[in-house]
Amino acid sequence: MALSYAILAALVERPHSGYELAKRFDSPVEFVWSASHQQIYRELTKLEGQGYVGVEHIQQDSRPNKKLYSLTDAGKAALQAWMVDASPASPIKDELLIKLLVGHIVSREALISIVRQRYRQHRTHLDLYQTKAQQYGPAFSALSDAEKFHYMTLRAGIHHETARLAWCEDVIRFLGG
Amino acid sequence: MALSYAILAALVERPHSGYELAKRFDSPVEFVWSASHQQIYRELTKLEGQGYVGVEHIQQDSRPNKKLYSLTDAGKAALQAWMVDASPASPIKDELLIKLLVGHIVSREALISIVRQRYRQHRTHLDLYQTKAQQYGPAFSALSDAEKFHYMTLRAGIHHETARLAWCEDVIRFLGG
DNA sequence: TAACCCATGTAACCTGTTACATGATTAA
DNA sequence: TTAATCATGTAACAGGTTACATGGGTTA
Repeated sequence: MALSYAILAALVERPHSGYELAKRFDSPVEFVWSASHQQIYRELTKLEGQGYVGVEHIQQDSRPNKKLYSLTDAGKAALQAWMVDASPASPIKDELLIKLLVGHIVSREALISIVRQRYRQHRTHLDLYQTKAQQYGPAFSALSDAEKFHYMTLRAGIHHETARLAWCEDVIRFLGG
Repeated sequence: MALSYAILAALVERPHSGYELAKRFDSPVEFVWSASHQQIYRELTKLEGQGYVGVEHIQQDSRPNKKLYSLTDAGKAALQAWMVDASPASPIKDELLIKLLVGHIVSREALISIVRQRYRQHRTHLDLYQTKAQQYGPAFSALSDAEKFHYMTLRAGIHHETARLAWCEDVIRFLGG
C-alpha cells in the first residue's frame, strides 16, 4: 500500500523511469521510503493498470530504451485522498532489541561488538542527514514550499538517528564497553 | 526470520502457549516485537518442525486445551548463534514522511490534523514506557541481569518515542499549528 | 443477553527479499 | 579487462495483513 503512494509522491516532483525510482528507493537514507527494483517494477505495472500513472516509451541510441512514468490526475487525486487519512505509528521492530532482551545468554563481548557496529551505522546516517540539511542553508524562509517540506523529512531522520545513537551509548555504558 | 528468534527469545524466560505469545506480541508497545496470532501459530509449527521448540499438550476442564511450547537445546543454540551476528539498521519507513514530503499538495489543516493525531499516539506510548521503567525502581544495581537487559529495551522505546514527539513538535511549529 | 476471555487454526492476499537473467556503453 | 552504469524484467519464497471459522466459560 504505502509503496505505491511513495512512488506516486516521487512522481509529483517529475516523471521517473523505473530505474530512476529504484535508485532513489535504494538506500535506507536517500529517500523517505526504500524498496528494491523488483518491487518497484511490480508496483509500476499495477499502478499503470489502475490508471494512476501513465507511461511514455522512450527510444534511446547509446543506452537501453526506457519507460518514463508520470502521475495522472487520477493518481494525484488518489495520493491526496490517502494523505489526509491518519497514519498510525508503526511498531519499532529492531532486531537488536530482541538480542538485548535476552542478552544474558551470550557473552558481553559479543553484545558490545554488535552494538558498536550499530552505533557506527547510525553515526554515518546522521552525518549524511546533517550534510543534506546544511545544503538548505541558514535561510529557511527563503526556501520554496516543496523544499521546506523536504527539509522537514530530513529533520525526522536527524531525530531518529540521534535517538538511536543515544540508546547505543546507554547500552555500551551499561555493558561496560 | 526475526519473528522466529523473537519467539525463541520469549521462550527463554519460560514456556508459553501460542495464545500467550500472541497476547505478548499483540501491542506495538508491549513487547520488543509484534505479530498477529496467525503469524505466531504458523511460526510455531515451523519451529517445532525444526526442533527448536518442544510441545506439551495440556488438557484443561473449564477452558480449551492448549499446547505449551518450550525452548529446546537446539533452539537455544540457534538463538545464541543468531544473536552474535550483526543487525544492520533498518530503514525508517514511516508513512507520515511520504505525506510530509509532498505536503504542499494538500491543505495545511489536513496535515496539522494527522501530525497532531500522531503526536498523541507517541505521547501515549512514551507514558507507557516510562511507567514500566519506573517499576524497575531507582536501584538499578539491585536488579537481576535479566531485568537489567529488559530495562535497556525500555530505554530504546523511551528514546524512540521522545524523538518522534520532538519531530512532531517541529512539524506542527512549521505548519503553524 | 451481550461482550469478552481463552484457545486454535485455515486461506487468500499483499509486501519484501533473494536469486536468476540479459545486454550494451562507458570509465578506470 | 574489469567494473560500473543504464535498463528491464521473472520466479520462488518469506513475512505480514485481513477475513473467515469454531466454541465453551465468565463477567457485566
